[in-house]
Amino acid sequence: MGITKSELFEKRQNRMALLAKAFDHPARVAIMEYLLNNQTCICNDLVTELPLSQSTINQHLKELKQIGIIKGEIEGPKVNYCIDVAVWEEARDMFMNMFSKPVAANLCD
Amino acid sequence: MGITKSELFEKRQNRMALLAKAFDHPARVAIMEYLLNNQTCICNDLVTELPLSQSTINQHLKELKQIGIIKGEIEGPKVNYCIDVAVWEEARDMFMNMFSKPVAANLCD
DNA sequence: TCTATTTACCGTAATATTACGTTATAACAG
DNA sequence: CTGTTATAACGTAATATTACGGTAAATAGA
Repeated sequence: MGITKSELFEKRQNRMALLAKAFDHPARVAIMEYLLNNQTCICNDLVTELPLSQSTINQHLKELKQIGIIKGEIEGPKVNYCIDVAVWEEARDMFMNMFSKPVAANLCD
Repeated sequence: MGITKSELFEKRQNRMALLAKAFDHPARVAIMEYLLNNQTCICNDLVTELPLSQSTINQHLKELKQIGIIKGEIEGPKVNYCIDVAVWEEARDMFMNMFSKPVAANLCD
Protein backbone atom coordinates (compact mmCIF):
# COMPACT_ATOMS: atom_id res chain seq x y z
CA MET A 1 0.00 0.00 0.00
CA GLY A 2 0.99 3.57 0.41
CA ILE A 3 2.49 4.72 3.67
CA THR A 4 0.50 3.68 6.71
CA LYS A 5 1.27 6.05 9.58
CA SER A 6 1.18 3.31 12.17
CA GLU A 7 3.02 5.42 14.71
CA LEU A 8 -0.07 7.58 15.05
CA PHE A 9 -2.38 4.82 16.27
CA GLU A 10 -2.68 2.69 19.37
CA LYS A 11 -0.50 -0.41 19.56
CA ARG A 12 -3.62 -2.54 19.83
CA GLN A 13 -5.15 -1.03 16.70
CA ASN A 14 -1.98 -1.63 14.72
CA ARG A 15 -1.82 -5.18 16.02
CA MET A 16 -5.41 -5.88 15.02
CA ALA A 17 -4.79 -4.40 11.55
CA LEU A 18 -1.78 -6.69 11.17
CA LEU A 19 -3.66 -9.80 12.26
CA ALA A 20 -6.61 -8.92 10.01
CA LYS A 21 -4.21 -9.08 7.08
CA ALA A 22 -4.15 -12.85 7.53
CA PHE A 23 -7.75 -12.83 6.29
CA ASP A 24 -7.89 -9.91 3.88
CA HIS A 25 -7.06 -11.92 0.76
CA PRO A 26 -9.04 -14.96 -0.41
CA ALA A 27 -5.85 -16.97 -0.96
CA ARG A 28 -4.81 -16.38 2.64
CA VAL A 29 -8.29 -17.30 3.88
CA ALA A 30 -8.00 -20.51 1.87
CA ILE A 31 -4.54 -21.23 3.28
CA MET A 32 -5.67 -20.65 6.86
CA GLU A 33 -8.69 -22.87 6.32
CA TYR A 34 -6.52 -25.56 4.81
CA LEU A 35 -4.25 -25.43 7.84
CA LEU A 36 -7.22 -25.60 10.20
CA ASN A 37 -8.50 -28.68 8.44
CA ASN A 38 -5.17 -30.43 7.98
CA GLN A 39 -2.98 -29.26 10.86
CA THR A 40 0.07 -28.99 8.63
CA CYS A 41 0.92 -28.57 4.99
CA ILE A 42 3.80 -28.12 2.63
CA CYS A 43 3.78 -25.51 -0.10
CA ASN A 44 3.07 -28.10 -2.77
CA ASP A 45 -0.16 -29.20 -1.07
CA LEU A 46 -1.44 -25.68 -1.58
CA VAL A 47 -0.18 -25.52 -5.16
CA THR A 48 -2.37 -28.57 -5.81
CA GLU A 49 -5.28 -27.12 -3.87
CA LEU A 50 -5.29 -23.50 -5.02
CA PRO A 51 -5.46 -22.02 -8.52
CA LEU A 52 -2.30 -19.98 -8.06
CA SER A 53 1.31 -20.50 -9.03
CA GLN A 54 3.90 -21.82 -6.62
CA SER A 55 5.67 -18.50 -6.38
CA THR A 56 2.46 -16.64 -5.56
CA ILE A 57 1.48 -19.15 -2.90
CA ASN A 58 4.96 -19.01 -1.45
CA GLN A 59 4.62 -15.25 -1.22
CA HIS A 60 1.35 -15.59 0.74
CA LEU A 61 3.00 -18.12 3.05
CA LYS A 62 5.83 -15.68 3.59
CA GLU A 63 3.37 -12.92 4.48
CA LEU A 64 1.44 -15.17 6.88
CA LYS A 65 4.74 -16.14 8.50
CA GLN A 66 5.68 -12.47 8.75
CA ILE A 67 2.37 -11.73 10.45
CA GLY A 68 3.32 -14.55 12.79
CA ILE A 69 0.11 -16.54 12.53
CA ILE A 70 1.86 -19.50 10.93
CA LYS A 71 5.23 -21.12 11.46
CA GLY A 72 7.45 -23.15 9.16
CA GLU A 73 9.64 -26.04 10.16
CA ILE A 74 12.35 -27.12 7.75
CA GLU A 75 12.30 -30.86 7.14
CA GLY A 76 14.74 -31.86 4.49
CA PRO A 77 13.82 -30.15 1.24
CA LYS A 78 10.30 -29.40 2.51
CA VAL A 79 8.97 -26.85 4.94
CA ASN A 80 6.15 -27.95 7.17
CA TYR A 81 3.79 -25.09 7.90
CA CYS A 82 1.36 -24.98 10.80
CA ILE A 83 -0.65 -22.43 12.73
CA ASP A 84 1.08 -20.67 15.61
CA VAL A 85 -1.43 -21.34 18.36
CA ALA A 86 -0.43 -18.39 20.54
CA VAL A 87 -0.86 -15.85 17.75
CA TRP A 88 -4.03 -17.57 16.55
CA GLU A 89 -5.53 -17.21 20.01
CA GLU A 90 -4.41 -13.62 20.22
CA ALA A 91 -6.24 -12.94 16.95
CA ARG A 92 -9.30 -14.81 18.18
CA ASP A 93 -9.37 -12.79 21.38
CA MET A 94 -9.07 -9.52 19.48
CA PHE A 95 -11.86 -10.31 17.06
CA MET A 96 -14.04 -11.80 19.80
CA ASN A 97 -13.56 -8.64 21.81
CA MET A 98 -14.40 -6.47 18.81
CA PHE A 99 -17.52 -8.41 17.93
CA SER A 100 -18.73 -8.81 21.50
CA LYS A 101 -19.46 -5.11 21.79
CA PRO A 102 -23.16 -4.36 21.57
CA VAL A 103 -24.28 -2.74 18.34
CA ALA A 104 -27.25 -0.42 18.40
CA ALA A 105 -30.00 -1.09 15.86
CA ASN A 106 -29.43 0.76 12.60
CA LEU A 107 -29.55 4.46 13.36
CA CYS A 108 -29.43 5.73 9.82
CA ASP A 109 -31.37 4.56 6.77
CA MET B 1 -2.70 -3.84 -4.77
CA GLY B 2 -1.96 -5.92 -7.74
CA ILE B 3 -4.70 -7.96 -9.33
CA THR B 4 -6.53 -10.26 -6.97
CA LYS B 5 -7.95 -13.19 -8.92
CA SER B 6 -11.14 -13.32 -6.91
CA GLU B 7 -12.94 -15.36 -9.55
CA LEU B 8 -10.74 -18.31 -8.65
CA PHE B 9 -11.84 -18.59 -5.04
CA GLU B 10 -15.02 -19.54 -3.23
CA LYS B 11 -17.60 -16.83 -2.78
CA ARG B 12 -17.35 -17.23 0.95
CA GLN B 13 -13.58 -16.77 0.92
CA ASN B 14 -13.86 -13.62 -1.17
CA ARG B 15 -16.57 -12.33 1.16
CA MET B 16 -14.45 -12.93 4.23
CA ALA B 17 -11.46 -11.22 2.59
CA LEU B 18 -13.66 -8.22 1.83
CA LEU B 19 -15.05 -8.00 5.37
CA ALA B 20 -11.56 -8.40 6.85
CA LYS B 21 -10.59 -5.24 4.99
CA ALA B 22 -12.70 -3.30 7.46
CA PHE B 23 -10.07 -4.15 10.06
CA ASP B 24 -6.83 -4.35 8.10
CA HIS B 25 -5.83 -0.73 8.61
CA PRO B 26 -5.45 0.90 12.03
CA ALA B 27 -7.48 3.92 10.94
CA ARG B 28 -10.39 1.69 9.99
CA VAL B 29 -10.11 -0.20 13.28
CA ALA B 30 -10.23 3.15 15.06
CA ILE B 31 -13.26 4.26 13.03
CA MET B 32 -15.14 1.02 13.71
CA GLU B 33 -14.34 1.28 17.42
CA TYR B 34 -15.49 4.89 17.47
CA LEU B 35 -18.77 3.85 15.88
CA LEU B 36 -19.20 0.99 18.34
CA ASN B 37 -18.71 3.40 21.25
CA ASN B 38 -20.75 6.29 19.87
CA GLN B 39 -23.40 4.68 17.63
CA THR B 40 -23.06 7.42 15.03
CA CYS B 41 -20.54 9.98 13.90
CA ILE B 42 -19.91 12.57 11.24
CA CYS B 43 -16.66 12.75 9.34
CA ASN B 44 -15.54 15.77 11.31
CA ASP B 45 -15.80 13.89 14.62
CA LEU B 46 -13.16 11.54 13.28
CA VAL B 47 -11.01 14.39 11.99
CA THR B 48 -10.94 15.66 15.58
CA GLU B 49 -10.34 12.18 16.99
CA LEU B 50 -7.78 10.78 14.56
CA PRO B 51 -4.40 12.14 13.49
CA LEU B 52 -5.26 12.07 9.80
CA SER B 53 -6.47 14.66 7.34
CA GLN B 54 -10.10 15.04 6.37
CA SER B 55 -9.55 13.70 2.89
CA THR B 56 -7.78 10.61 4.16
CA ILE B 57 -10.50 9.90 6.71
CA ASN B 58 -13.15 10.45 4.08
CA GLN B 59 -11.39 7.90 1.91
CA HIS B 60 -11.49 5.32 4.72
CA LEU B 61 -15.18 6.05 5.29
CA LYS B 62 -15.77 5.56 1.58
CA GLU B 63 -14.02 2.20 1.68
CA LEU B 64 -15.95 1.07 4.76
CA LYS B 65 -19.17 2.11 3.03
CA GLN B 66 -18.09 0.20 -0.07
CA ILE B 67 -17.46 -2.89 2.02
CA GLY B 68 -20.98 -2.32 3.32
CA ILE B 69 -20.18 -2.46 7.01
CA ILE B 70 -21.20 1.16 7.57
CA LYS B 71 -23.96 3.32 6.14
CA GLY B 72 -24.23 7.08 5.69
CA GLU B 73 -27.36 9.16 6.04
CA ILE B 74 -27.29 12.69 4.65
CA GLU B 75 -28.55 15.22 7.15
CA GLY B 76 -28.15 18.76 5.89
CA PRO B 77 -24.51 19.42 5.17
CA LYS B 78 -23.45 16.49 7.34
CA VAL B 79 -23.46 12.76 6.78
CA ASN B 80 -24.35 10.59 9.72
CA TYR B 81 -22.44 7.34 9.63
CA CYS B 82 -23.42 4.21 11.53
CA ILE B 83 -22.72 0.50 11.49
CA ASP B 84 -24.88 -1.63 9.21
CA VAL B 85 -26.06 -4.21 11.69
CA ALA B 86 -26.78 -6.94 9.12
CA VAL B 87 -23.31 -6.78 7.61
CA TRP B 88 -21.71 -6.45 11.03
CA GLU B 89 -23.43 -9.65 12.13
CA GLU B 90 -22.42 -11.39 8.92
CA ALA B 91 -18.80 -10.46 9.64
CA ARG B 92 -19.14 -11.59 13.24
CA ASP B 93 -20.55 -14.94 12.15
CA MET B 94 -17.76 -15.46 9.64
CA PHE B 95 -15.00 -14.69 12.13
CA MET B 96 -16.71 -16.66 14.88
CA ASN B 97 -16.95 -19.62 12.55
CA MET B 98 -13.30 -19.29 11.58
CA PHE B 99 -12.09 -19.02 15.15
CA SER B 100 -14.38 -21.71 16.52
CA LYS B 101 -12.50 -24.42 14.64
CA PRO B 102 -10.25 -26.44 16.90
CA VAL B 103 -6.54 -25.75 16.47
CA ALA B 104 -4.09 -28.54 17.14
CA ALA B 105 -1.21 -27.76 19.48
CA ASN B 106 1.83 -26.43 17.63
CA LEU B 107 3.03 -29.15 15.32
CA CYS B 108 6.23 -27.49 14.19
CA ASP B 109 8.84 -25.71 16.28
C1' DT C 1 -26.77 37.46 1.05
C1' DC C 2 -22.54 36.25 3.29
C1' DT C 3 -20.10 33.04 6.03
C1' DA C 4 -18.85 29.00 8.40
C1' DT C 5 -19.26 24.09 8.48
C1' DT C 6 -19.07 19.85 6.42
C1' DT C 7 -18.32 16.69 3.01
C1' DA C 8 -17.00 14.92 -1.52
C1' DC C 9 -13.93 14.78 -5.29
C1' DC C 10 -9.61 15.53 -8.04
C1' DG C 11 -4.88 15.08 -8.72
C1' DT C 12 -0.35 13.70 -7.03
C1' DA C 13 3.31 11.16 -5.03
C1' DA C 14 5.11 7.46 -2.58
C1' DT C 15 4.76 2.86 -1.52
C1' DA C 16 2.61 -1.90 -1.13
C1' DT C 17 0.41 -5.84 -3.13
C1' DT C 18 -0.48 -9.46 -6.33
C1' DA C 19 0.99 -12.48 -9.67
C1' DC C 20 4.04 -14.89 -12.54
C1' DG C 21 8.21 -16.69 -14.85
C1' DT C 22 12.68 -17.86 -13.99
C1' DT C 23 16.41 -19.35 -11.44
C1' DA C 24 18.84 -21.21 -7.38
C1' DT C 25 19.26 -24.41 -3.69
C1' DA C 26 18.73 -28.49 -0.87
C1' DA C 27 17.56 -33.30 0.08
C1' DC C 28 16.83 -37.73 -1.50
C1' DA C 29 16.27 -41.91 -4.61
C1' DG C 30 18.31 -44.52 -7.99
C1' DC D 1 26.61 -38.44 -10.04
C1' DT D 2 22.05 -37.47 -11.93
C1' DG D 3 17.39 -36.56 -11.98
C1' DT D 4 13.30 -35.52 -9.24
C1' DT D 5 10.86 -32.99 -5.87
C1' DA D 6 10.22 -29.08 -2.93
C1' DT D 7 10.90 -24.62 -1.70
C1' DA D 8 12.86 -20.03 -1.71
C1' DA D 9 14.44 -15.93 -3.95
C1' DC D 10 14.84 -12.57 -7.69
C1' DG D 11 13.04 -9.62 -11.07
C1' DT D 12 9.09 -7.66 -13.51
C1' DA D 13 4.75 -5.64 -14.57
C1' DA D 14 0.32 -4.21 -13.45
C1' DT D 15 -2.55 -2.36 -10.15
C1' DA D 16 -4.14 -0.85 -5.38
C1' DT D 17 -3.51 1.72 -1.22
C1' DT D 18 -2.42 5.54 1.69
C1' DA D 19 -1.99 10.22 2.39
C1' DC D 20 -2.34 14.97 1.49
C1' DG D 21 -3.49 19.55 -0.46
C1' DG D 22 -6.66 21.98 -2.96
C1' DT D 23 -11.18 22.81 -4.54
C1' DA D 24 -16.12 22.56 -5.17
C1' DA D 25 -20.78 22.00 -3.49
C1' DA D 26 -24.42 22.06 -0.17
C1' DT D 27 -26.65 23.48 3.95
C1' DA D 28 -27.48 26.22 8.15
C1' DG D 29 -27.38 30.35 10.53
C1' DA D 30 -26.23 35.44 11.24
